[in-house]
Amino acid sequence: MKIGDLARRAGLSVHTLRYYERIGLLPRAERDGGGRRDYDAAILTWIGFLRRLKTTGMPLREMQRYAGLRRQGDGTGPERRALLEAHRETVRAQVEELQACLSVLDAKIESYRTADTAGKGTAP
Amino acid sequence: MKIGDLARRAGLSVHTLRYYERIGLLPRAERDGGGRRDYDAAILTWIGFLRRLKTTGMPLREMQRYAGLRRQGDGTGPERRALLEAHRETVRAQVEELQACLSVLDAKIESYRTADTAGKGTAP
DNA sequence: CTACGGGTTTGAGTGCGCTCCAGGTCAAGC
DNA sequence: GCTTGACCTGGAGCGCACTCAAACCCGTAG
Repeated sequence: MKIGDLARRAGLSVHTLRYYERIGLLPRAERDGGGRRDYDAAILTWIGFLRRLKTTGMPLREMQRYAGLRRQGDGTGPERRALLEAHRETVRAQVEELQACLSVLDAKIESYRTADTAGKGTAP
Repeated sequence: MKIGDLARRAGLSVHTLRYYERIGLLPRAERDGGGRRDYDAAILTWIGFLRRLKTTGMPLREMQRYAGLRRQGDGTGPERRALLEAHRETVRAQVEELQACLSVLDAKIESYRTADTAGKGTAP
């Protein structure tokens, strides 16, 4: 698979794919005769996982660390696991905070709703 | 209240407070004789709300829009409400996505756990 | 009186995560 | 043979949200 195809399938730009390779998030792709990257479809799984990490707010630095451990092989399992467990906790906290914010939003919207049906504005 | 006190109470830096005033997120604070900002404690409520918006991923641009509407007074209630309702939907989607990511993380961690108790590494 | 710990402004600098550009190579189609 | 389009590299540039620097002004304590 060429980088353009991968970009389409992964939902990232070719720029981003090359950038991720540069910084070590993606393994250096094999090249064809003309020096062009030629990807195995399996890379999509890894990219999908990276996306989960990014979605959950993990900075690239930490993804680099994880990717580095992964490159170093099986022995690093416990370390990778610890990294993910720590991250899981931050994501849990994040979800809780968002839910609290949602309640506040709901209340605020409700206050606009009642101010709307009644006559006068009340909410800040 | 002076800007330093407010910064401590609001959990923002004085730099950030001045920056927020510059870009219109905070109303221009009243000044004392020496030209220094002198805040009313009520501003904390507004800052708290801004923080909720920021926590939930609203870009400053949109907060500026909301703050602008607020400055324009009661007539803008419906518009502000619409803005918040739209934002609420994005936050809901965000929470759902995070929860999906959490399941993936859980699964991944579990796979490391079993690979840990068993002999050989399995997980990517 | 002077030193100090705040405060003021404008404008520049920072870190992150891309995003794009210049200048080039290569393979396929007309 | 020539054009087109996708790809290559190294490095510059961008948008966001701060963050800090320089040069200055106050008010109070010692």
